[in-house]
Amino acid sequence: MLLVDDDPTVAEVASSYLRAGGFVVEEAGDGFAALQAAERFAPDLIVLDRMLPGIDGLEVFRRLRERMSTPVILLTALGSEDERIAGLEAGADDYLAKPFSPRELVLRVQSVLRRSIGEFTPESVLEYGEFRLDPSARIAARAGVELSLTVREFDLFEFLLKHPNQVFSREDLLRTVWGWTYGDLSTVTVHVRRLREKIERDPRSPTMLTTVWGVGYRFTMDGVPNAVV
Amino acid sequence: MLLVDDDPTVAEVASSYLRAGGFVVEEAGDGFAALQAAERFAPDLIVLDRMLPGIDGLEVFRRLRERMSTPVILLTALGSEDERIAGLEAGADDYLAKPFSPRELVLRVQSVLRRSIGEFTPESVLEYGEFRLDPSARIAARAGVELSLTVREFDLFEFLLKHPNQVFSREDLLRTVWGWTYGDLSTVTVHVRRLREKIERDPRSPTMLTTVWGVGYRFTMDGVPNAVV
DNA sequence: GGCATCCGTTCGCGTTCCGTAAGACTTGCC
DNA sequence: GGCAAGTCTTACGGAACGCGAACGGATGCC
Repeated sequence: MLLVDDDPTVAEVASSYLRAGGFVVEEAGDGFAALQAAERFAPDLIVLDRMLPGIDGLEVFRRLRERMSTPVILLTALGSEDERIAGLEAGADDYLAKPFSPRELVLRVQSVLRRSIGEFTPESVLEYGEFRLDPSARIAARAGVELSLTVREFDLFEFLLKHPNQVFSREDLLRTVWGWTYGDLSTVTVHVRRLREKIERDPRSPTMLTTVWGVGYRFTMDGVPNAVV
Repeated sequence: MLLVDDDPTVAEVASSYLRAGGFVVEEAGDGFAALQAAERFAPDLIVLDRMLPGIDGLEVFRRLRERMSTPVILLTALGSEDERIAGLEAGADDYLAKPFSPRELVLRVQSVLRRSIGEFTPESVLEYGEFRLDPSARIAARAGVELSLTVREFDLFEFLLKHPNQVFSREDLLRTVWGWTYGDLSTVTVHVRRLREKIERDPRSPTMLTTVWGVGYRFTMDGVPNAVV
């Protein structure tokens, strides 16, 4: 994947998120470098800022288009609806308005790639202990009984199920699940509490989604062989 | 493959994509040239713009059909919904609304070719729970009783039946069922409502075509084994 | 031409969910 | 025990969301 943005801060944050999402990321700081890199690396996807020094982003986009059919996600400073439409009309595969949440970017990237590979191939179902979680159906169940989780709760639970027996600080969760680089940490606290209310047998004394004092939270299942202990 | 479009920019972008996809592309700029080229090259597929100088695209299509059974993908102008219907009724193999993403075009071309090479058998009848849906006859029925669905409702229902137990955002549906890259999402909302009115026993509290808050819609049948629960 | 159908859009209303703040409680440390 | 920092609990306002109803326009049919 190729990431083109002239702002080093944006580029750094975005690429670190994308790498955390399992992508190999090349970077370019201007239009010329972008074209060269696209030629040399033949990336499977390009994230392109529309405002670039030197050659304009849209112009870069057109030149790319002449040579390859690589999917392109456009980034733009002001998120007016017209620009979005103009971008899509020009043939971009998706569009993201700055400032964007890094998580949003990762989601879009995944979505575009999924689209270009094969439409709607369902994600595999997560099974852990008595829990079953189907990401494509967005259904979570304990012992065959469906849990009605909200969007945030589901995302949080999904993340924890994918990384059991591991401690995450509130900041970690805010970054990965919420996609925020800053924000009120109590947001996490409250959502953890709400999630406990729905998945724990006795929410007052949680056994699975436990607090690691001074550090954060950890999801462990009793009865399930622990990776560490 | 033969590409017929009077707009040089569109033709250039599209054909470069198709060539990148491994296709051999001939081009024609108007109806006469199209008919001549079709005769001479005997392409295995034709991409045909509906709006052409001289002879109208649909007319070209009819004349083509008189002589050969080559698959045809129609390109229609934005928003002209009934053009699309007319096109499909006339026997086009697929349609694509302008402005389209070139990638989308390549995907459709591949899909149509796969279909036409693979088998001539009409699409198989979908059966799911008490529902029966015949895509080629465009007939949907619940428990043997025919449901009078409109074109949109049928398309939507067909897609949902083909992908049960999976959540789709309004955007997903707008892109796949409507073939739009952008547009008013409430269009989907309203059509889901109308479809519910016809397939749900109690449309006020739907049990099959359910809303997943903050995400989208999911079709699940009671009585049919669910993926998770 | 007149009628009916279908489609996309708009607006108001009720509901759900989220983030935050504030106070009570717990834990670790002295 | 007393203190401070960290965590839990509860409550609330606002925002986002989905729904229903209705409208205007386009099209096809008689």
